[in-house]
Amino acid sequence: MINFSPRVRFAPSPTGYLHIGGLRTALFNYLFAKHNNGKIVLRIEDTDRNRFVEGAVENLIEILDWSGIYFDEGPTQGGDYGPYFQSKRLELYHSYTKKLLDDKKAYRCFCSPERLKELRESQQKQKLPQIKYDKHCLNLSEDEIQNKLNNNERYVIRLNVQPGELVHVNDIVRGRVEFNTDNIDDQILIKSDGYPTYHLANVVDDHLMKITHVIRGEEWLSSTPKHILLYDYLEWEHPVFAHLPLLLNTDKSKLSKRQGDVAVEDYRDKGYLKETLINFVALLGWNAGDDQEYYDMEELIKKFTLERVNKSGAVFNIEKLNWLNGEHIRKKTIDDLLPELKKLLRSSKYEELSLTDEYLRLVLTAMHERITFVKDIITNSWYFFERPTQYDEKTIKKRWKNDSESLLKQFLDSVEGLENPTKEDFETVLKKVTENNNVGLGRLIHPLRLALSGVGYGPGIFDLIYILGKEEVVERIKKGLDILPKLKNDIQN
RNA sequence: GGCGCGUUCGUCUAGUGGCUUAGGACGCCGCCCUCUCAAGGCGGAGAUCACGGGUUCGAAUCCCGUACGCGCUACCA
Repeated sequence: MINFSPRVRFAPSPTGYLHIGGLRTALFNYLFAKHNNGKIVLRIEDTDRNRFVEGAVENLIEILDWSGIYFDEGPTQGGDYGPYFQSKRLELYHSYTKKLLDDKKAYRCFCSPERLKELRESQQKQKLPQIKYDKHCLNLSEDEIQNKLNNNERYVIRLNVQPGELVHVNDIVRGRVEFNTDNIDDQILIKSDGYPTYHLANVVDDHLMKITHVIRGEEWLSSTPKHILLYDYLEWEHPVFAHLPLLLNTDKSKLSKRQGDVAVEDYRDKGYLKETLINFVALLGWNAGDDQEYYDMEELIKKFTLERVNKSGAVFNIEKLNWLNGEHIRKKTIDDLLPELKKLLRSSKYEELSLTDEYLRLVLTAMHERITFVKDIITNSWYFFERPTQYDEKTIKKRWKNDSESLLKQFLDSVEGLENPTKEDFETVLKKVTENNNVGLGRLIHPLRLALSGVGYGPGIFDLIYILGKEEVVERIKKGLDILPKLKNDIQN
């Protein structure tokens, strides 16, 4: 535990969805803040007007909220350091740019995109070690600048990086990382549309919002020296940095849209629990040092420290994610799962069915240990919602014997004589039939399951019978008796 | 190309100089449980700790080099 109250931020740009890597970054910020009794702020980095996406911010906030990552300050809850949209903080950036300009730490650049492009290409052709701006506009005289300004020429503002110096970052996860300013370009701070670039905005905001720890993805490590320079030129103390390892595709490249789902909402829509996603993503790049794999948010908060974050990238492995979802589903109660099942049923082909909560609870209880997703109940145990219309061939072949028809008939007769049977009544009757015929239980159970469900797998037979109920069981046996002997015959010929 | 970061079973990882014949998890295989399928339990295969040099009595662990991978290299974030 650090001995002061830290302030961290999650600063996504509203691209339309929350990237799973973004969720991990948000989570690590959240865990760090909560573990240390600090505050976490949500700040929207919407400085790229070309990338404006309608509704993106609302969607971002909604999915973050769904995930269980709650912010102390941000667009919805407000706070003392707002506004929390960078697009609403333009004057702030300009006032600090003015100071930079006055101190000659930044300068106006009137170069056209065309000249920049040519410059880059010629540097490339000359095989220069690094490609960067040639400080051409730094040599403009005051008069020239004034002239261009009066002519309303478009310009950007660049950071005036002093070459030949060493800048270092003390990164919590990577240790000391050094950079030579010879390799650092005169970064554009203000674009010609008057909006700041990420580099300027994030430094100004982090300072003004009193951010103590910048926890972000490794893709930012290379531009951190620019940020350090900015803090130095503005004479501000810099925050502590922690660059998180990247989340990777199976081919080890940065997790991207092209190779599968990357949006948190994709996973949510597929039926992953938020608990699963949080648990899984926490273990990608972090480990408490023990063998624990199952976590809830509370435990994560208790155990999380930045010092135990790994350095190397982690492949996002769906197999393990699936297993974890099963684990979290098994930890849920039936009543936790019920609303989700009802929701899924409403949007399935069984939407017209009027099923009681009591019935669904029984189904849920029977299937609880057998599913990875709640939706598996509908896809794997559809026989709870409709009579079998076809019967699995392999199971018929394996389970339908010469005496199956006779045994099933006897069972049917006995069941029809039962009044308000309990699960035990069914069991007694079934045992009686097998005893009378001097055969093992399985001899009747398997054909019965086939008749009731059409498949060879599923919950215990007595649960199945009990859930379906006497009337339905009778109907299904009759139907099975009608069809199964014929099917068996067809298969054999 | 330049700069930076990384490299332990297929994957996620434990390991911070002797406790390691490198431990766990997912997945895979087998056995047990059992009316089936799961769940659960037990066991197995699977890593010359990227490679090469050092340092040390002793290295996955420290140092150097090489290779490979990845990231950044935009008036994107």
